[in-house]
Amino acid sequence: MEQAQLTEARPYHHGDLRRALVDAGRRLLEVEGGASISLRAVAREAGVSPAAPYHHFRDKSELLDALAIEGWDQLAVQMRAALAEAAPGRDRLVTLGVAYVQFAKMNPAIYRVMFDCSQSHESMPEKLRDEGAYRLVCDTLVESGIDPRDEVGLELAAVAIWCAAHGVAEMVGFKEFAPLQAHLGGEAAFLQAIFSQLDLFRPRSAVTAS
Amino acid sequence: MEQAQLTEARPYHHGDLRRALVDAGRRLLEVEGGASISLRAVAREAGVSPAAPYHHFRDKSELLDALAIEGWDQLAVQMRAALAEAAPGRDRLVTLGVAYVQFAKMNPAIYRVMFDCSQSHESMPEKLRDEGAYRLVCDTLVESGIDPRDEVGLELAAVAIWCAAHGVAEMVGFKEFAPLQAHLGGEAAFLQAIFSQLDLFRPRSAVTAS
DNA sequence: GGGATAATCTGATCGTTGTCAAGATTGGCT
DNA sequence: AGCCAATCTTGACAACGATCAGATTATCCC
Repeated sequence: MEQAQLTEARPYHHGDLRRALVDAGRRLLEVEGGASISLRAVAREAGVSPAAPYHHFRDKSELLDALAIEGWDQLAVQMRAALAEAAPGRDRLVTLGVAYVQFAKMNPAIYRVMFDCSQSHESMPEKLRDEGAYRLVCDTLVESGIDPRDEVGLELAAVAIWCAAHGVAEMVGFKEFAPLQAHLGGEAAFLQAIFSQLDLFRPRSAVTAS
Repeated sequence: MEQAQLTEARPYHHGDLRRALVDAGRRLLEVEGGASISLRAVAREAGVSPAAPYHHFRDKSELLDALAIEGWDQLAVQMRAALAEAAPGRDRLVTLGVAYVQFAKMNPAIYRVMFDCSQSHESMPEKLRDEGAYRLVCDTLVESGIDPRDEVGLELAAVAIWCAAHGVAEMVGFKEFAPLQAHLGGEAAFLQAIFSQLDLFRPRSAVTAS
Protein backbone atom coordinates (compact mmCIF):
# COMPACT_ATOMS: atom_id res chain seq x y z
CA MET A 1 0.00 0.00 0.00
CA GLU A 2 2.97 2.31 0.50
CA GLN A 3 3.80 4.27 -2.61
CA ALA A 4 7.47 4.73 -1.73
CA GLN A 5 8.69 3.62 -5.16
CA LEU A 6 12.06 4.74 -6.35
CA THR A 7 11.02 7.15 -9.06
CA GLU A 8 7.91 8.92 -7.83
CA ALA A 9 4.62 8.43 -6.18
CA ARG A 10 2.78 5.88 -8.27
CA PRO A 11 -0.90 6.69 -8.27
CA TYR A 12 -3.17 3.88 -9.26
CA HIS A 13 -4.78 5.98 -11.95
CA HIS A 14 -1.96 8.37 -12.75
CA GLY A 15 -3.59 11.75 -12.30
CA ASP A 16 -3.06 13.26 -15.75
CA LEU A 17 -1.56 10.77 -18.14
CA ARG A 18 -2.18 12.62 -21.36
CA ARG A 19 0.10 15.37 -20.14
CA ALA A 20 2.69 12.85 -18.95
CA LEU A 21 2.67 11.09 -22.30
CA VAL A 22 3.25 14.27 -24.24
CA ASP A 23 6.08 15.20 -21.92
CA ALA A 24 7.60 11.75 -22.22
CA GLY A 25 7.35 12.00 -25.97
CA ARG A 26 9.07 15.34 -25.99
CA ARG A 27 11.80 13.97 -23.78
CA LEU A 28 12.36 11.05 -26.15
CA LEU A 29 12.36 13.29 -29.19
CA GLU A 30 14.99 15.50 -27.64
CA VAL A 31 17.27 12.60 -26.83
CA GLU A 32 16.75 10.21 -29.72
CA GLY A 33 18.08 11.76 -32.86
CA GLY A 34 16.06 11.57 -36.00
CA ALA A 35 14.44 8.19 -35.65
CA SER A 36 10.69 7.96 -35.59
CA ILE A 37 9.36 7.63 -32.09
CA SER A 38 7.71 4.47 -30.81
CA LEU A 39 4.40 4.66 -29.06
CA ARG A 40 5.42 1.82 -26.79
CA ALA A 41 8.59 3.66 -25.87
CA VAL A 42 6.59 6.69 -24.90
CA ALA A 43 4.38 4.55 -22.67
CA ARG A 44 7.49 2.94 -21.18
CA GLU A 45 9.02 6.34 -20.50
CA ALA A 46 5.82 7.44 -18.80
CA GLY A 47 5.74 4.24 -16.76
CA VAL A 48 2.48 2.80 -18.03
CA SER A 49 1.46 -0.21 -20.06
CA PRO A 50 1.69 -0.19 -23.87
CA ALA A 51 -2.09 0.01 -24.19
CA ALA A 52 -2.63 2.91 -21.82
CA PRO A 53 -2.08 5.69 -24.38
CA TYR A 54 -5.06 4.47 -26.38
CA HIS A 55 -7.38 5.94 -23.76
CA HIS A 56 -6.06 9.41 -24.50
CA PHE A 57 -5.17 9.24 -28.18
CA ARG A 58 -7.04 7.34 -30.85
CA ASP A 59 -3.88 6.74 -32.80
CA LYS A 60 -0.16 7.02 -32.61
CA SER A 61 -0.53 9.88 -35.04
CA GLU A 62 -2.73 11.71 -32.55
CA LEU A 63 0.06 11.65 -30.00
CA LEU A 64 2.39 13.01 -32.65
CA ASP A 65 -0.16 15.71 -33.41
CA ALA A 66 -0.11 16.80 -29.79
CA LEU A 67 3.68 16.88 -29.84
CA ALA A 68 3.62 18.87 -33.05
CA ILE A 69 1.28 21.49 -31.65
CA GLU A 70 3.56 22.02 -28.67
CA GLY A 71 6.43 22.32 -31.09
CA TRP A 72 4.72 25.07 -33.06
CA ASP A 73 4.04 26.91 -29.83
CA GLN A 74 7.67 26.58 -28.82
CA LEU A 75 8.76 27.87 -32.21
CA ALA A 76 6.55 30.93 -31.93
CA VAL A 77 7.98 31.70 -28.51
CA GLN A 78 11.51 31.44 -29.84
CA MET A 79 10.79 33.63 -32.85
CA ARG A 80 9.10 36.23 -30.68
CA ALA A 81 12.12 36.27 -28.42
CA ALA A 82 14.45 36.70 -31.36
CA LEU A 83 12.44 39.67 -32.58
CA ALA A 84 12.42 41.18 -29.12
CA GLU A 85 16.15 41.11 -28.64
CA ALA A 86 17.00 42.25 -32.16
CA ALA A 87 17.91 45.81 -32.90
CA PRO A 88 14.67 47.50 -33.95
CA GLY A 89 16.01 49.12 -37.08
CA ARG A 90 17.65 46.06 -38.61
CA ASP A 91 15.98 43.75 -41.03
CA ARG A 92 13.49 41.93 -38.92
CA LEU A 93 12.47 39.43 -41.57
CA VAL A 94 15.95 37.99 -41.66
CA THR A 95 15.88 37.82 -37.89
CA LEU A 96 12.71 35.77 -38.06
CA GLY A 97 14.14 33.48 -40.70
CA VAL A 98 17.31 32.85 -38.76
CA ALA A 99 15.33 32.10 -35.62
CA TYR A 100 13.15 29.67 -37.54
CA VAL A 101 16.10 27.79 -38.96
CA GLN A 102 17.94 27.70 -35.68
CA PHE A 103 14.92 26.23 -33.95
CA ALA A 104 14.73 23.51 -36.58
CA LYS A 105 18.42 22.80 -36.20
CA MET A 106 18.37 22.63 -32.42
CA ASN A 107 15.25 20.47 -32.31
CA PRO A 108 15.50 18.39 -35.46
CA ALA A 109 13.29 15.52 -34.35
CA ILE A 110 10.54 17.79 -33.07
CA TYR A 111 10.67 19.88 -36.20
CA ARG A 112 10.43 16.75 -38.28
CA VAL A 113 7.34 15.64 -36.38
CA MET A 114 5.83 19.11 -36.72
CA PHE A 115 6.17 19.10 -40.44
CA ASP A 116 5.23 15.47 -40.96
CA CYS A 117 1.97 16.05 -39.12
CA SER A 118 1.28 19.16 -41.17
CA GLN A 119 1.93 17.25 -44.35
CA SER A 120 -0.34 14.36 -43.47
CA HIS A 121 -3.10 16.84 -42.64
CA GLU A 122 -2.14 18.93 -45.63
CA SER A 123 -2.37 21.98 -43.43
CA MET A 124 -0.66 23.59 -40.49
CA PRO A 125 -2.24 23.96 -37.06
CA GLU A 126 -5.01 26.52 -36.86
CA LYS A 127 -3.33 28.46 -34.11
CA LEU A 128 -0.46 29.49 -36.38
CA ARG A 129 -2.67 31.89 -38.25
CA ASP A 130 -4.15 33.65 -35.26
CA GLU A 131 -1.48 33.87 -32.62
CA GLY A 132 1.41 31.76 -33.84
CA ALA A 133 4.45 32.18 -35.99
CA TYR A 134 2.52 32.85 -39.17
CA ARG A 135 0.93 35.87 -37.56
CA LEU A 136 4.34 37.05 -36.51
CA VAL A 137 5.57 36.91 -40.07
CA CYS A 138 2.56 38.80 -41.38
CA ASP A 139 2.94 41.51 -38.77
CA THR A 140 6.61 41.89 -39.56
CA LEU A 141 5.83 42.07 -43.24
CA VAL A 142 3.36 44.90 -42.68
CA GLU A 143 5.83 46.58 -40.41
CA SER A 144 8.42 46.49 -43.16
CA GLY A 145 6.28 48.13 -45.74
CA ILE A 146 3.69 45.79 -47.26
CA ASP A 147 0.23 47.25 -47.65
CA PRO A 148 -1.96 45.34 -45.18
CA ARG A 149 -5.04 45.95 -47.29
CA ASP A 150 -3.56 43.90 -50.12
CA GLU A 151 -4.49 40.55 -48.63
CA VAL A 152 -3.34 38.51 -51.58
CA GLY A 153 0.01 40.23 -51.70
CA LEU A 154 0.49 39.84 -48.00
CA GLU A 155 -0.35 36.16 -48.02
CA LEU A 156 1.85 35.54 -51.02
CA ALA A 157 4.74 37.18 -49.28
CA ALA A 158 4.21 35.28 -46.06
CA VAL A 159 3.92 31.98 -47.88
CA ALA A 160 7.03 32.63 -49.90
CA ILE A 161 9.03 33.46 -46.80
CA TRP A 162 7.75 30.41 -45.01
CA CYS A 163 8.68 28.14 -47.89
CA ALA A 164 12.15 29.57 -48.09
CA ALA A 165 12.69 29.25 -44.36
CA HIS A 166 11.48 25.67 -44.36
CA GLY A 167 13.73 24.78 -47.23
CA VAL A 168 16.75 26.30 -45.57
CA ALA A 169 15.84 24.63 -42.29
CA GLU A 170 15.84 21.17 -43.82
CA MET A 171 18.97 21.61 -45.87
CA VAL A 172 21.27 23.65 -43.70
CA GLY A 173 22.71 20.54 -42.10
CA PHE A 174 24.04 19.05 -45.34
CA LYS A 175 27.75 18.44 -45.44
CA GLU A 176 28.06 20.01 -48.86
CA PHE A 177 27.50 23.38 -47.28
CA ALA A 178 30.10 23.02 -44.57
CA PRO A 179 32.99 24.58 -46.52
CA LEU A 180 30.77 27.41 -47.67
CA GLN A 181 29.61 27.92 -44.13
CA ALA A 182 33.15 27.96 -42.83
CA HIS A 183 34.23 30.34 -45.55
CA LEU A 184 31.52 32.78 -44.57
CA GLY A 185 32.42 32.61 -40.91
CA GLY A 186 29.80 30.56 -39.14
CA GLU A 187 26.23 29.54 -39.42
CA ALA A 188 24.67 32.89 -38.68
CA ALA A 189 26.55 34.57 -41.50
CA PHE A 190 25.68 31.67 -43.77
CA LEU A 191 21.97 32.01 -43.05
CA GLN A 192 22.15 35.75 -43.50
CA ALA A 193 23.80 35.25 -46.86
CA ILE A 194 21.30 32.65 -48.01
CA PHE A 195 18.36 34.81 -47.13
CA SER A 196 19.90 37.76 -48.85
CA GLN A 197 20.31 35.68 -51.97
CA LEU A 198 16.66 34.88 -52.25
CA ASP A 199 15.87 37.53 -54.80
CA LEU A 200 17.33 35.33 -57.48
CA PHE A 201 14.08 34.12 -58.85
CA ARG A 202 13.19 37.54 -60.12
CA PRO A 203 13.81 37.94 -63.84
CA ARG A 204 17.24 39.33 -64.31
CA SER A 205 17.85 39.59 -67.99
CA ALA A 206 14.16 40.07 -68.66
CA VAL A 207 14.51 43.77 -69.19
CA THR A 208 13.21 43.26 -72.69
CA ALA A 209 10.13 41.28 -71.79
CA SER A 210 7.05 42.93 -70.30
CA MET B 1 9.51 -28.73 -62.64
CA GLU B 2 7.27 -26.82 -65.02
CA GLN B 3 7.48 -23.08 -64.57
CA ALA B 4 4.01 -22.37 -65.93
CA GLN B 5 3.02 -20.24 -62.98
CA LEU B 6 0.32 -17.64 -63.43
CA THR B 7 2.41 -14.49 -63.33
CA GLU B 8 5.63 -15.18 -65.19
CA ALA B 9 8.37 -17.65 -65.73
CA ARG B 10 9.85 -18.29 -62.33
CA PRO B 11 13.58 -18.80 -62.62
CA TYR B 12 15.15 -20.59 -59.73
CA HIS B 13 17.64 -17.83 -59.14
CA HIS B 14 15.81 -14.85 -60.57
CA GLY B 15 18.30 -13.42 -63.05
CA ASP B 16 18.71 -9.88 -61.72
CA LEU B 17 16.87 -9.41 -58.50
CA ARG B 18 18.42 -6.15 -57.41
CA ARG B 19 16.94 -4.50 -60.47
CA ALA B 20 13.58 -6.19 -59.88
CA LEU B 21 13.49 -5.04 -56.28
CA VAL B 22 14.15 -1.43 -57.18
CA ASP B 23 11.46 -1.57 -59.83
CA ALA B 24 9.02 -3.16 -57.41
CA GLY B 25 9.80 -0.47 -54.89
CA ARG B 26 9.18 2.25 -57.41
CA ARG B 27 5.91 0.64 -58.38
CA LEU B 28 4.80 0.55 -54.76
CA LEU B 29 5.87 4.12 -54.16
CA GLU B 30 3.85 5.31 -57.11
CA VAL B 31 0.71 3.55 -55.98
CA GLU B 32 0.85 3.83 -52.22
CA GLY B 33 0.44 7.43 -51.23
CA GLY B 34 2.71 8.85 -48.60
CA ALA B 35 3.15 5.90 -46.30
CA SER B 36 6.59 4.56 -45.69
CA ILE B 37 7.33 1.53 -47.79
CA SER B 38 7.77 -1.92 -46.32
CA LEU B 39 10.75 -4.04 -47.26
CA ARG B 40 8.65 -7.16 -47.05
CA ALA B 41 6.08 -5.63 -49.35
CA VAL B 42 8.79 -4.92 -51.89
CA ALA B 43 9.95 -8.52 -51.69
CA ARG B 44 6.34 -9.68 -52.03
CA GLU B 45 5.83 -7.48 -55.06
CA ALA B 46 8.97 -8.88 -56.62
CA GLY B 47 7.83 -12.41 -55.85
CA VAL B 48 10.63 -13.45 -53.53
CA SER B 49 10.94 -14.30 -49.88
CA PRO B 50 11.23 -11.57 -47.23
CA ALA B 51 14.89 -12.31 -46.65
CA ALA B 52 15.96 -12.30 -50.27
CA PRO B 53 16.66 -8.55 -50.47
CA TYR B 54 19.36 -8.90 -47.85
CA HIS B 55 21.63 -10.46 -50.45
CA HIS B 56 21.53 -7.24 -52.46
CA PHE B 57 21.09 -4.54 -49.85
CA ARG B 58 22.62 -4.49 -46.41
CA ASP B 59 19.68 -2.58 -44.99
CA LYS B 60 16.22 -1.43 -45.79
CA SER B 61 17.75 2.01 -45.98
CA GLU B 62 20.07 0.83 -48.75
CA LEU B 63 17.10 -0.14 -50.87
CA LEU B 64 15.65 3.28 -50.21
CA ASP B 65 18.97 4.81 -51.21
CA ALA B 66 18.80 3.04 -54.55
CA LEU B 67 15.25 4.28 -55.04
CA ALA B 68 16.33 7.78 -54.11
CA ILE B 69 19.16 7.82 -56.63
CA GLU B 70 16.79 6.81 -59.40
CA GLY B 71 14.48 9.55 -58.24
CA TRP B 72 17.19 12.19 -58.51
CA ASP B 73 17.98 10.98 -62.00
CA GLN B 74 14.35 11.17 -62.97
CA LEU B 75 14.14 14.69 -61.55
CA ALA B 76 17.13 15.83 -63.57
CA VAL B 77 15.58 14.42 -66.73
CA GLN B 78 12.35 16.26 -66.05
CA MET B 79 14.09 19.54 -65.33
CA ARG B 80 16.20 19.24 -68.44
CA ALA B 81 13.07 18.64 -70.47
CA ALA B 82 11.39 21.68 -68.96
CA LEU B 83 14.36 23.84 -69.87
CA ALA B 84 14.42 22.46 -73.38
CA GLU B 85 10.81 23.24 -74.16
CA ALA B 86 10.81 26.66 -72.54
CA ALA B 87 11.17 29.82 -74.55
CA PRO B 88 14.88 30.60 -74.55
CA GLY B 89 14.51 34.23 -73.59
CA ARG B 90 12.24 33.80 -70.62
CA ASP B 91 13.36 33.43 -67.06
CA ARG B 92 14.86 29.99 -67.01
CA LEU B 93 15.41 29.87 -63.26
CA VAL B 94 11.70 30.06 -62.67
CA THR B 95 11.21 27.33 -65.24
CA LEU B 96 13.58 25.13 -63.30
CA GLY B 97 11.87 25.89 -60.01
CA VAL B 98 8.45 25.10 -61.38
CA ALA B 99 9.68 21.84 -62.86
CA TYR B 100 11.23 20.89 -59.53
CA VAL B 101 8.05 21.54 -57.62
CA GLN B 102 5.88 19.79 -60.13
CA PHE B 103 8.05 16.70 -59.98
CA ALA B 104 7.71 16.66 -56.20
CA LYS B 105 3.97 17.07 -56.44
CA MET B 106 3.50 14.35 -59.03
CA ASN B 107 5.76 11.88 -57.22
CA PRO B 108 5.28 12.77 -53.58
CA ALA B 109 6.33 9.43 -52.13
CA ILE B 110 9.46 9.20 -54.24
CA TYR B 111 10.39 12.77 -53.45
CA ARG B 112 9.91 12.07 -49.79
CA VAL B 113 12.24 9.09 -49.99
CA MET B 114 14.78 11.13 -51.94
CA PHE B 115 14.92 13.80 -49.32
CA ASP B 116 14.76 11.49 -46.33
CA CYS B 117 17.78 9.62 -47.61
CA SER B 118 19.64 12.85 -48.20
CA GLN B 119 18.85 13.99 -44.71
CA SER B 120 19.98 10.79 -43.05
CA HIS B 121 23.26 10.99 -45.00
CA GLU B 122 23.36 14.72 -44.42
CA SER B 123 24.23 15.13 -48.07
CA MET B 124 22.76 14.68 -51.50
CA PRO B 125 23.93 12.07 -53.99
CA GLU B 126 27.29 12.76 -55.55
CA LYS B 127 25.97 12.66 -59.08
CA LEU B 128 23.86 15.77 -58.52
CA ARG B 129 26.91 17.96 -58.56
CA ASP B 130 28.46 16.62 -61.71
CA GLU B 131 25.68 15.76 -64.10
CA GLY B 132 22.46 16.11 -62.14
CA ALA B 133 20.00 18.81 -61.26
CA TYR B 134 22.45 20.83 -59.21
CA ARG B 135 24.68 21.20 -62.20
CA LEU B 136 21.68 22.32 -64.22
CA VAL B 137 20.95 25.07 -61.72
CA CYS B 138 24.53 26.27 -61.72
CA ASP B 139 24.66 26.37 -65.50
CA THR B 140 21.43 28.30 -65.66
CA LEU B 141 22.70 30.71 -63.05
CA VAL B 142 25.83 31.41 -65.07
CA GLU B 143 23.74 31.73 -68.18
CA SER B 144 21.61 34.36 -66.49
CA GLY B 145 24.48 36.55 -65.49
CA ILE B 146 26.40 35.25 -62.48
CA ASP B 147 30.16 35.38 -62.75
CA PRO B 148 31.31 31.75 -62.92
CA ARG B 149 34.68 32.66 -61.44
CA ASP B 150 33.00 33.72 -58.19
CA GLU B 151 32.66 30.21 -56.83
CA VAL B 152 31.32 31.27 -53.47
CA GLY B 153 28.71 33.51 -54.99
CA LEU B 154 27.65 30.85 -57.44
CA GLU B 155 27.31 28.19 -54.78
CA LEU B 156 25.43 30.53 -52.49
CA ALA B 157 22.99 31.32 -55.23
CA ALA B 158 22.48 27.68 -56.15
CA VAL B 159 21.98 26.67 -52.54
CA ALA B 160 19.50 29.45 -51.95
CA ILE B 161 17.48 28.49 -54.99
CA TRP B 162 17.49 24.86 -54.01
CA CYS B 163 16.30 25.63 -50.51
CA ALA B 164 13.48 27.78 -51.80
CA ALA B 165 12.40 25.17 -54.31
CA HIS B 166 12.44 22.45 -51.71
CA GLY B 167 10.39 24.54 -49.31
CA VAL B 168 7.82 25.31 -51.95
CA ALA B 169 7.74 21.67 -53.03
CA GLU B 170 6.89 20.46 -49.56
CA MET B 171 4.32 23.11 -48.78
CA VAL B 172 2.50 23.66 -52.03
CA GLY B 173 -0.04 20.97 -51.21
CA PHE B 174 -1.31 22.63 -48.06
CA LYS B 175 -4.99 23.45 -48.02
CA GLU B 176 -4.35 26.93 -46.71
CA PHE B 177 -2.99 27.89 -50.09
CA ALA B 178 -5.91 26.60 -52.11
CA PRO B 179 -7.89 29.86 -52.16
CA LEU B 180 -4.79 31.83 -53.00
CA GLN B 181 -3.98 29.36 -55.72
CA ALA B 182 -7.49 29.59 -57.13
CA HIS B 183 -7.41 33.36 -56.97
CA LEU B 184 -4.24 33.46 -59.01
CA GLY B 185 -5.63 31.09 -61.61
CA GLY B 186 -4.00 27.73 -61.15
CA GLU B 187 -0.90 26.15 -59.77
CA ALA B 188 1.50 27.37 -62.42
CA ALA B 189 0.61 30.98 -61.79
CA PHE B 190 0.83 30.37 -58.06
CA LEU B 191 4.34 28.96 -58.33
CA GLN B 192 5.39 31.77 -60.60
CA ALA B 193 4.10 34.28 -58.07
CA ILE B 194 5.79 32.58 -55.15
CA PHE B 195 9.14 32.47 -56.88
CA SER B 196 8.80 36.09 -57.89
CA GLN B 197 8.18 36.98 -54.27
CA LEU B 198 11.42 35.54 -53.06
CA ASP B 199 13.28 38.81 -52.95
CA LEU B 200 11.53 39.61 -49.71
CA PHE B 201 14.40 38.81 -47.47
CA ARG B 202 16.39 41.70 -48.78
CA PRO B 203 16.37 44.71 -46.47
CA ARG B 204 13.55 46.96 -47.53
CA SER B 205 13.43 49.87 -45.13
CA ALA B 206 17.13 49.55 -44.43
CA VAL B 207 18.00 52.54 -46.57
CA THR B 208 19.34 54.21 -43.46
CA ALA B 209 21.50 51.38 -42.22
CA SER B 210 24.81 50.47 -43.85
C1' DG C 1 -23.38 7.11 2.78
C1' DG C 2 -23.88 3.33 -1.03
C1' DG C 3 -24.21 1.59 -5.35
C1' DA C 4 -24.36 2.04 -10.40
C1' DT C 5 -21.91 3.78 -14.32
C1' DA C 6 -18.26 5.49 -16.87
C1' DA C 7 -13.36 6.31 -17.16
C1' DT C 8 -8.94 4.48 -16.83
C1' DC C 9 -5.20 1.00 -16.74
C1' DT C 10 -3.28 -3.92 -17.35
C1' DG C 11 -2.58 -8.30 -19.63
C1' DA C 12 -2.91 -11.07 -23.40
C1' DT C 13 -3.13 -11.44 -28.11
C1' DC C 14 -2.98 -10.69 -33.35
C1' DG C 15 -0.89 -9.31 -37.54
C1' DT C 16 3.07 -6.99 -39.33
C1' DT C 17 7.70 -5.42 -39.66
C1' DG C 18 13.15 -5.50 -39.87
C1' DT C 19 16.71 -8.63 -39.36
C1' DC C 20 19.36 -12.76 -38.79
C1' DA C 21 21.05 -17.68 -38.93
C1' DA C 22 20.88 -22.16 -41.01
C1' DG C 23 19.88 -24.90 -44.74
C1' DA C 24 18.62 -25.74 -49.68
C1' DT C 25 19.55 -24.61 -54.54
C1' DT C 26 22.05 -22.98 -58.31
C1' DG C 27 25.81 -20.73 -61.46
C1' DG C 28 30.52 -20.55 -62.64
C1' DC C 29 35.27 -21.90 -62.59
C1' DT C 30 38.94 -25.46 -62.86
C1' DA D 1 32.85 -33.76 -62.95
C1' DG D 2 33.48 -31.37 -58.79
C1' DC D 3 33.84 -27.73 -55.74
C1' DC D 4 32.96 -22.94 -54.10
C1' DA D 5 30.56 -18.97 -53.65
C1' DA D 6 26.52 -16.58 -54.67
C1' DT D 7 21.75 -16.71 -54.21
C1' DC D 8 17.14 -17.82 -52.31
C1' DT D 9 13.94 -20.08 -48.73
C1' DT D 10 12.54 -21.44 -44.30
C1' DG D 11 12.10 -20.45 -39.70
C1' DA D 12 12.76 -17.72 -36.04
C1' DC D 13 13.26 -13.52 -32.92
C1' DA D 14 12.23 -9.06 -30.92
C1' DA D 15 9.68 -4.93 -31.47
C1' DC D 16 5.87 -2.49 -33.15
C1' DG D 17 0.75 -0.71 -33.67
C1' DA D 18 -3.62 -1.99 -32.44
C1' DT D 19 -7.57 -4.39 -30.15
C1' DC D 20 -10.22 -6.77 -26.51
C1' DA D 21 -11.54 -8.73 -22.13
C1' DG D 22 -11.10 -7.91 -17.53
C1' DA D 23 -9.37 -5.48 -13.27
C1' DT D 24 -9.26 -1.10 -10.90
C1' DT D 25 -10.65 3.43 -9.79
C1' DA D 26 -13.26 7.97 -10.09
C1' DT D 27 -17.61 10.18 -10.53
C1' DC D 28 -22.26 10.93 -10.01
C1' DC D 29 -26.99 10.06 -8.48
C1' DC D 30 -30.05 8.64 -4.94
